[in-house]
Amino acid sequence: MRAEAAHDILKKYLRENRNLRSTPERFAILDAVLQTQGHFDAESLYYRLISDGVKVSKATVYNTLGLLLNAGLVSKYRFAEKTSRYEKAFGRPQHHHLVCLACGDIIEFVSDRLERIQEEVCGEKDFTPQSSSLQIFGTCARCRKK
Amino acid sequence: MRAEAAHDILKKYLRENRNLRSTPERFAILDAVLQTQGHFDAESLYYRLISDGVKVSKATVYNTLGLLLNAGLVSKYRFAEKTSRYEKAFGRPQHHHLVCLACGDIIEFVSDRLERIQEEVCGEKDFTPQSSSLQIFGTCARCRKK
DNA sequence: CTCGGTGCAAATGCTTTGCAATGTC
DNA sequence: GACATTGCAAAGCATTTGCACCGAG
Repeated sequence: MRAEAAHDILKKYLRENRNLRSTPERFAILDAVLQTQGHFDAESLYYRLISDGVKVSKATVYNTLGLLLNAGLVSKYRFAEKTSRYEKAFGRPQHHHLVCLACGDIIEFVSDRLERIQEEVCGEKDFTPQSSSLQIFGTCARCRKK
Repeated sequence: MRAEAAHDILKKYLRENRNLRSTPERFAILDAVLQTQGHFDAESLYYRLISDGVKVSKATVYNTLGLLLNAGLVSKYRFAEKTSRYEKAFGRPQHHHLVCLACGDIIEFVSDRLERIQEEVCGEKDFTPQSSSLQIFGTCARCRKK
């Protein structure tokens, strides 16, 4: 996944939603997101930007994450905690999560059959899906053995 | 679903977790939960209790909802909003949600095959499931036609 | 030059907490 | 009696907002 391609998607999104402007902050935040692995929250992303010498405010981070969400470049989740968690969505397959309630660890999985069931349900209910999130809460192998 | 049966489950839960006491507030809150249909949030449950003449504080409502969650008598969800939503879990089948991002409406659905896929995934990953929540976000038929 | 965007700090709103009084066991 | 639970109000905390300045188009 090249940063340029993601930049183009954001530019296109901004262009198509007239009056949205291309600012250096927005692209700096996008770059920081692209460097992440796994999940992150707004606060830690903010601190990473600051420590990398990028001058942004928390307000702009929250704002821009919302923008990236609409542009389809990040996904947003709420697991058990009060903090919202994000992850880059660009170039990653649709996937779901096993959340360990003991250690907080998150295991990802992909299932074609799950995707198919979702399509069927949406068809039956005449619902147009945009995104989805299956979270299975429980205990991971390591914690169970403790 | 009889209130008594739910009371018994709560009593059993309290008994099995030593030092937890049976208080009138806890049972009053459980009764209020049993009277709900669909989803509710802590605040609205609190106001309903108050207007029914039950003397409780918000703190106790939040506290007790946590207890009922652990006892398996309610489920807790976080959809798109910042407020947590609950629903009674007693005597209801496991089900999932289509969340309309336009009107906030929530459509429930049940799928045996989905349950089976979850079991399979948990087996593969050596994960012990406790609860799960599939949310499909999108647009409902009514909003799409507007 | 026009407005949308930014940074700050203050505001918001859900949820939790501290503490004295209360009631269960 | 001991100590878990309650009620109240205050504290917490993630997120949003108001507003003056800044800068993209």
